[in-house]
Amino acid sequence: MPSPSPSPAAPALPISEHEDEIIAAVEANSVVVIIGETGSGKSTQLSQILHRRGYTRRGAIAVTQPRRVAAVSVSRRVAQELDVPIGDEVGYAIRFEDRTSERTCIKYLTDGVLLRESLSNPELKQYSVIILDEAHERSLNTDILLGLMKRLIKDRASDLKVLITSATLDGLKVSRFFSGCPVLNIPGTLFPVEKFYSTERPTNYIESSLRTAIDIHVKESPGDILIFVTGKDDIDKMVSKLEERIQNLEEGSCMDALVLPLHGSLPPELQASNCYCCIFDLLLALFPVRVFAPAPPNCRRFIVATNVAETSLTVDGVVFVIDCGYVKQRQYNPTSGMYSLDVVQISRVQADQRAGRAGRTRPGKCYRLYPISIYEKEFLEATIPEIQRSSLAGSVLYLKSLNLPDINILKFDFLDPPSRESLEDALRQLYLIDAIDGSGQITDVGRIMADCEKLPLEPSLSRTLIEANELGCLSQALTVAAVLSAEITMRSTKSNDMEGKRKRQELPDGSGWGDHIQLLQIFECWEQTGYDPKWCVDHDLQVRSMKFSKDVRKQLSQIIQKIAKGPTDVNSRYGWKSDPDYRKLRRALCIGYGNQLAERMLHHNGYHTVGYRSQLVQVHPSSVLESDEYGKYPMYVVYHELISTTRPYMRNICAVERAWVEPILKKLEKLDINRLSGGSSSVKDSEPLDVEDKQVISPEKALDTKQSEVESKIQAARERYLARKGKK
DNA sequence: GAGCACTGC
Repeated sequence: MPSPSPSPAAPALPISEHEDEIIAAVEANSVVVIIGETGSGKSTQLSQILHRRGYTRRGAIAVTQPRRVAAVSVSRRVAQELDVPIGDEVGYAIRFEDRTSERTCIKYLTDGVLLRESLSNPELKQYSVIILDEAHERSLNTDILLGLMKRLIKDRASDLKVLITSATLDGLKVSRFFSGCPVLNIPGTLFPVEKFYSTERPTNYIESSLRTAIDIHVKESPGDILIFVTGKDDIDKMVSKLEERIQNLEEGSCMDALVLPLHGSLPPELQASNCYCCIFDLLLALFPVRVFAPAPPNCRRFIVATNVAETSLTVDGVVFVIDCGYVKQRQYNPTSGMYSLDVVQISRVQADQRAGRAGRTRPGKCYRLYPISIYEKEFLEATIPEIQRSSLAGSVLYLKSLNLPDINILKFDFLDPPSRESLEDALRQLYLIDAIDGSGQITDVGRIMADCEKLPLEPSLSRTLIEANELGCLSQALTVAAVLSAEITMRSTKSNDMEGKRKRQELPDGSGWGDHIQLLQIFECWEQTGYDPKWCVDHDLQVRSMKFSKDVRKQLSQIIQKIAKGPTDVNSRYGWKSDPDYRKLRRALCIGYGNQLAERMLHHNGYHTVGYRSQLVQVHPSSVLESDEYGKYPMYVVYHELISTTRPYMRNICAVERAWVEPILKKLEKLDINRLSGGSSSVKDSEPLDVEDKQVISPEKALDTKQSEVESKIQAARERYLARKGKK
């Protein structure tokens, strides 16, 4: 038996003093909002309180978490406090892992898992209480759950309790959303953090952070410094400059220093010491994920981090925080169908969250590299919720597949509704991949897809799998879907890394058909080695993401075998022997990605996207798509995503054929957004979709490319083509 | 010929 826990002393938690108040509110209301700051104990105690008071007699308590590690570590903690083995009365369910049993009455799960559960059981009858924890993070899934809960409490008014708990969520707003439900405030255990503001925005925030950090190091008492920057490049720059400046300090003038980078793509073994994958301090003693040796005594750590350190990872020992006031954020533009990754100002909630990182162990200090006027007047109150920054095709299909009565997607009750453009964009996408018909009704294919939505995939890929099953290339399509989900990446991407470049050149090249085919070939090669991690390293591939894609593939195979009516072949390998040009697979991809189709320009290698508001885009330079003997790319391609960086690019591309594209073009002509959204009653909203809409900007202008440049590019592509042929 | 914040099913 493991030694007993270092006596967590639950009574010391602020929430215990409010037990009667909480129970009274829950007794009298279907929905209660609980605002509890860090360290209030809400995540571990609320479920236990309700359990003690008999709420588990008629069903289990579900507690959602936005992150897997949180679901696991919090449930372990609760099991320990109740002195039961995990998986019995207390359990957790996350993707790939279900540690629950029939006896489980307190169940921690990720919000995504609860959404999946409600597909097979829309009323969620197994639960008497549903607690949405950390709702202030406003993940896409939490927001959908909030809308579903609002519907559910009407149907189950007598036997369901919903608790919405968070650190800083605007309680009044949520209360209004749930027709004036009560809001309880539970204090936290954070220490005060003193805030200092700059008089103006620095022109160079790296330099400014650097100076502040050195200043703290020289003048302040011991305590680690956490520096928030926006990305990996800035982290690397900061780390090397910090080391250099610390070296230059007079010897013996201050304590030793250790500079550590911290961002999401670091391999776990390199992450900063004493980083804990837990959400609050009680857990720290129990589940440390210690990666470095702890800092030696009389040594100050400088942790240069992205916003992983804001919520996902807690660094112990931080007393000083330096906050540049920016964050890198991915956003989706529903009108162009394009993603971009932009550096934007953080919100006040985020700024306070960052500051709070300094006050976990003792009173701290936060240096904000912006004036207080910017904090007060320019920063948004809260971060724009994910639902307003993402493509909603998957979520809309999910809601349609719930078969809820009287559901009108455009009028679904969201806490913060996504824009009309965004919902219409989702409907258009679903129409183009045959999930809904011209009047917005779910189709036969859509019904199968609704089933397939049990597959954790975006709609394009579920549609591809259905088609692949028909065409007899399911096994290959499963691999492609799995590998794309894992976003396998090269380990080093620096262009000056000759070693990495050489390794990558030894990888299969998609036989010229594009990136989906290459990914398939890479996975099949790895499979042939018996999933040898060394093979990944030898070919500059991240072992972690390769293993993840293997897990995903296994999961997808299991699910599809359960839901498919006819026979499925998930394991046939090396389909290229019978289909050397991957025609079946590419055809399935063409149908699945009918909403992400592009047509090449006649005279150069630029493409325009096919569909609503056509965009001018280019093949991403990392693509292995091959041009023909004249240096031209294929006339039609489908792409996995559009990403706007220095230019608008298509990423992950597959060559398709004209004959396969025709039906999609025909569908486009018939598309009428008013019918799709079921809004035929309103004349005012009608804005007929014309094919003319597509011609927005002239190709040459948009691509900003002179004719001569185009010619030289084609010439270069042609030379590469000939060189490749020569090599073969 | 470019570059990738963070989650999750």
